[in-house]
Amino acid sequence: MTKKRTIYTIAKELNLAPGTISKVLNQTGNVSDQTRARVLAYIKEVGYVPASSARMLKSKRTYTVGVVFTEESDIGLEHSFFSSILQHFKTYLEKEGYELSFIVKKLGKHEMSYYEWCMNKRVDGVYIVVGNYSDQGLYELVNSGIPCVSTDMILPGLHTVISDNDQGIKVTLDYVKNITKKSKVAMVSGPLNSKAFAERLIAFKKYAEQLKLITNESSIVYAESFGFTSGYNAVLKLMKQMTEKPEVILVASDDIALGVLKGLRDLEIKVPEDIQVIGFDDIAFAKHFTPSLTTVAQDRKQLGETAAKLLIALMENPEAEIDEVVKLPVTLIARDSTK
Amino acid sequence: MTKKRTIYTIAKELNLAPGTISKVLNQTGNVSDQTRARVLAYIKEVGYVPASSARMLKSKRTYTVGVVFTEESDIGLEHSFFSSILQHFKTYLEKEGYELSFIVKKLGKHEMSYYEWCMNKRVDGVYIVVGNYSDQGLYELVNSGIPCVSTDMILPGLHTVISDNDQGIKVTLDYVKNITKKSKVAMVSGPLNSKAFAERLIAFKKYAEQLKLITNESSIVYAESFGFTSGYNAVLKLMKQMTEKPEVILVASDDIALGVLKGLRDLEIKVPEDIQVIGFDDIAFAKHFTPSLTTVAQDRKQLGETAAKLLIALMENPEAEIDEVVKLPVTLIARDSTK
DNA sequence: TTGTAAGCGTTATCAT
DNA sequence: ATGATAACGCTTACAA
Repeated sequence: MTKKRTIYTIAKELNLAPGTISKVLNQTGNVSDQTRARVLAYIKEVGYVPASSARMLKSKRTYTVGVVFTEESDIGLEHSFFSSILQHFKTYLEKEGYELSFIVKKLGKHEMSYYEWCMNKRVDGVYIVVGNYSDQGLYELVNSGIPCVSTDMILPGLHTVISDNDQGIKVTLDYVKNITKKSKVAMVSGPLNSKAFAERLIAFKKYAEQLKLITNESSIVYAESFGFTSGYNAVLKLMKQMTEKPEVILVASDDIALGVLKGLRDLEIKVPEDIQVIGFDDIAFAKHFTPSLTTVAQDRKQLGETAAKLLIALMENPEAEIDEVVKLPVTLIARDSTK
Repeated sequence: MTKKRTIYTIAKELNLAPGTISKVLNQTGNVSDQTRARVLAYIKEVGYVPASSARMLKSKRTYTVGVVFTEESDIGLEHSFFSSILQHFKTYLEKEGYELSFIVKKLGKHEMSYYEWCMNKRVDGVYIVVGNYSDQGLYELVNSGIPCVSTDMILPGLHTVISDNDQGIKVTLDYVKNITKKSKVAMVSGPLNSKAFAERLIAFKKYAEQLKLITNESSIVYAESFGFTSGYNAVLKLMKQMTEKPEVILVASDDIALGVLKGLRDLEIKVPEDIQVIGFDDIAFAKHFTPSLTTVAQDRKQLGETAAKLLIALMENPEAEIDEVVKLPVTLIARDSTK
């Protein structure tokens, strides 16, 4: 372990003043090209790195953004869709020199709220990947004045980047009507405390009516959660409660849709011959499943990067006038679960 | 935005000295129960939180651990197996009051090595979730004296928690021989720059011979990468190059194995009737696929938590005598891809 | 039991 | 162009 260096020891070793070292480090103030070069070379040689805690203490900017990743039923990082968005967000932000830090409820000995944690860490901004409307702490955070961006929930004062769910469902139902030429549709929705699921359901009702597709009270069923198993259970329930079987089932997310596919298989209903299935998200596995899943692709890279750009804009200029909700277009990808 | 508070302003507002505030915050030194209570109550009321940068600057401990998550082909957080381990690691560490921070190559304006980054952030330790033997920066880091733990690679000086791959393959081949009563085996390995894949391959060769199972030079094939597609391609190649078809195929990981399953399906080879398939890892999807996949389950929770415990031990006492490699037992889970 | 004051390693504002 | 020096907000002896 080499000896510890500070701008002080460096200055001494170079016969300069600490301030001068700082100046070349920050490319600020006036330093002669000669000394600058000398300092830079020396720093590189001895592998000196400034202590960020001191820098933060002094300069107020931490170049750190807090991440809220609410862990519904402990899926957390394993949830492929959100992990993927987070990954893109992270990549972009790091390229810009920022750093991510997961917001935790406990630091050292103390329990604390999101807001307290953010004050403590002096984060420059917050990214809410997945949030929960029943989480009071989120409201406090969003209203605190700390720049916040989300890719999941919509709240007054919160900037959100989200896929255009309405358009996604519209495209899907147009496809059902005009390409597959079917009319009896049903939907497996997800839990409505997710904004995205709620929007998709509303759009479903709206466009099903507009396009004069055939539905009734029994053609909507709710998955209990986000995963495969809840989709499996939901479709069993759906098929039991519908006297007249649907020709097409829309499913609120791919994770759930894959469970639906499995459920139908176990019921010995052939997809797409007997019933067609359409998901939402285009997770990696959608194209690998058998049958491969027709789905509405969300542009996860775009979502993550747009969120990152927006947050950076907000952090660098908190007064910036930016639309609160940015909607990104989606694309229907036809695969084997429809025809 | 409420006014900014420091132990100074708090002290003034309470007619006490800053040092006293600090003492109650750190439950150190002598403070009368009365003042302690008064301070605590006040702090809670106004929502004061100490600035961690100042605390770090002074006290040398940051309660932060750096995470190296090498992103092979950009899968990163989407790779379910490692994400899951990381998730458990994270949960445990946070419960203990530590915080995670992804190690990035660039901070602010400067490019830097892992080691520089760690010095800069003054992390207390490092967790290498996924590493790469060709990554020189890792060696520098491991030899720097900073406590390091990995769940993937084995290096002198690096503490590693890893599944017992040898045992996993042994159990599997015992099962093949004694339960399924087959003898012609083949293996789809992963890229050998992953230590785990290398160990599994060696064990395969060892036990196949020991148990007198039938193999030859053409019965081993290498997937190019970690994913579904590389498994698909690999099995196509395997079936082409083997004149006498195998009865059982061992696959180095589930991600790859699911591609193998799909490949066999496209070749119109029935699983498990014609060929049986066994994976490794037990990822979430293994049981949902059709046919569901027989696999060697790694205890990801155990892996993550053990790594966390080990790292904490190391950070709190860098001189601790701890075994460099901890091997965790694995379990074979029989499903529909074998019988 | 409580208060005082010297750092910790920077940055930024002055002088020089 | 360079050098002193005062913050930044905390911890920790040590003094009162």
